Amino acid sequence: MPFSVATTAPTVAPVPMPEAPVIEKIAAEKSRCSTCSARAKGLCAALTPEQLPELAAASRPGDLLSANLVVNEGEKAEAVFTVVSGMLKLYKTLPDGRQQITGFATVGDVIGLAVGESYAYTAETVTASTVCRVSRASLARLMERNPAVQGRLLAMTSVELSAAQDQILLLGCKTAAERVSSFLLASGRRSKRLVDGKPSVFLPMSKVDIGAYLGLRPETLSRVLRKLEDAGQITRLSNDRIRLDDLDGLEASATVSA
Amino acid sequence: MPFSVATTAPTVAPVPMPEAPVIEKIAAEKSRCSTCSARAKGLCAALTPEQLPELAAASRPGDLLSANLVVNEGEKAEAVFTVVSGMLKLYKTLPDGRQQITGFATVGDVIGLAVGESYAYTAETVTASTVCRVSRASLARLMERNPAVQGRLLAMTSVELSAAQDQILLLGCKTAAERVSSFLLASGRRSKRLVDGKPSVFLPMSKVDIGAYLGLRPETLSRVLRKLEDAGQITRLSNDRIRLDDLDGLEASATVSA
DNA sequence: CGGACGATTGACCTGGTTCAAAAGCGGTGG
DNA sequence: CCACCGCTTTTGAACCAGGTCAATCGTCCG
Repeated sequence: MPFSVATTAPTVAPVPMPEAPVIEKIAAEKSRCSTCSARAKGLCAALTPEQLPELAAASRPGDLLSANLVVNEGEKAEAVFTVVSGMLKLYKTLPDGRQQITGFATVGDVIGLAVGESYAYTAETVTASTVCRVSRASLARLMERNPAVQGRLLAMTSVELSAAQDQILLLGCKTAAERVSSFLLASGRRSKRLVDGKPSVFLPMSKVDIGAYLGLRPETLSRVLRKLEDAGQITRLSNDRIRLDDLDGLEASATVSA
Repeated sequence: MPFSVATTAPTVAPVPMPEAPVIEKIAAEKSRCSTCSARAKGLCAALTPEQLPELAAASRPGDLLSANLVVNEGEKAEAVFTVVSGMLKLYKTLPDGRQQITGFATVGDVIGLAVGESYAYTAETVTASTVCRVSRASLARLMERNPAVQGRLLAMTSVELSAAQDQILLLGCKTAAERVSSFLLASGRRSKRLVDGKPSVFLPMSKVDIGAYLGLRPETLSRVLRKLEDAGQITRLSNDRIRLDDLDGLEASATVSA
């Protein structure tokens, strides 16, 4: 059982029992989605305010600590999950244990969309996270009742496909330095947090994980980061935050063999 | 203009002009899709027989020799194409000329689905091919009028995404021998043609292309094929056909480091 | 304070690339 | 029909980017 609900979450409110706290709970439950941090993202963005109660009824949020599995490669795909907060890594495992991280998921991303019967990858929390569960059946019902959801799903899948193809390009062609620079720039494009007027990226995952994403050993990653730092292109502010000091320089390292 | 129509293909049949040959042409035009070799595949499979005339009106087939571009990375995405026959390679190019093939497309595959404004990759014929053009606007109209098309598109994109993630695993983790074996097995799973009772695969693309797909130089590919042949796992029947003699052996080479 | 684990650095090794050359193998024209 | 030409494929030998192994250094936590 890779998923557990640690917060308030009555499965189905019993019909009688008209006590004040319960009513409040139900009301809070109904409006939950409207104040969710993923409200404007992912699948939820496809729904109008009026449809939110329906979504709230179909979904169930849950909190997880780090290093917890949300979906497991090969297991029967019974639900999808929207990331509400935190970060997860998605990876595939070879029989002998080698792992390849295919992506990281953050708020708004949907996890566990499966082509066939079972999940194609494992999703594990990198930091403490909140994910919102929607059963496949509910999703199907939601889609059927609201075509915009299907459209949104198609758009999201297409974006993911495009990202996957970029990653194929990275893994198939690029050198270690190019991979790391590309990764930093792509991360920087997403997180807009500035430090001293320069963009910076938050990397809560371990260096091993970043390496497993870029097809590199952590040692190699470490060496490349050192070179980039020595070249004045980045500054390591802490173990999990890097400031990008020279975007043009990084851009150059990202494609031209240097 | 990367696309040209080499066969019979009146753009829009003029309204008057009731002459016998023209009428025949229009009739043939209307039923074109029903006898198409891609009829049961790709997007076309989502349509009922009654809807085929609409599809025929919206689409335009064209023949191409090998080494022709169908869509070009970065160009404005104005249409999608269904492969009717032949084979194409899809690739991305780095500024310095390095190319990574992200996939090969055969009958039924749809090419040119774009996330944003422009194509994300280049599609070039590997063999003489026939592709069927549908403008983005027509596709949108088709989708809107028939929700099944959108569902089909989602399913196809999901399958492609899954394949892309498998390729990421291959490029990120596997050794040269593992990549080649995996590729042969995957190809064998598709083409069911037997030679002497053993499965065989048809590989019309050049060794350079196969290498560019697997993240290997052609020299490396050649060496690995030699080893597989010496190990009795494959036989090279001709330059473009390989017989798979030992599926179990290949399966072993595909994952266990050997 | 001690122990454990992740990150870093150094030294060495190797799988795959690179460079160079030979061998196939269509295609073309005499 | 065969000789020639240009291209892809194959093979050989040397090289190198990144992997591997091992030691050290932080840093967090009990």
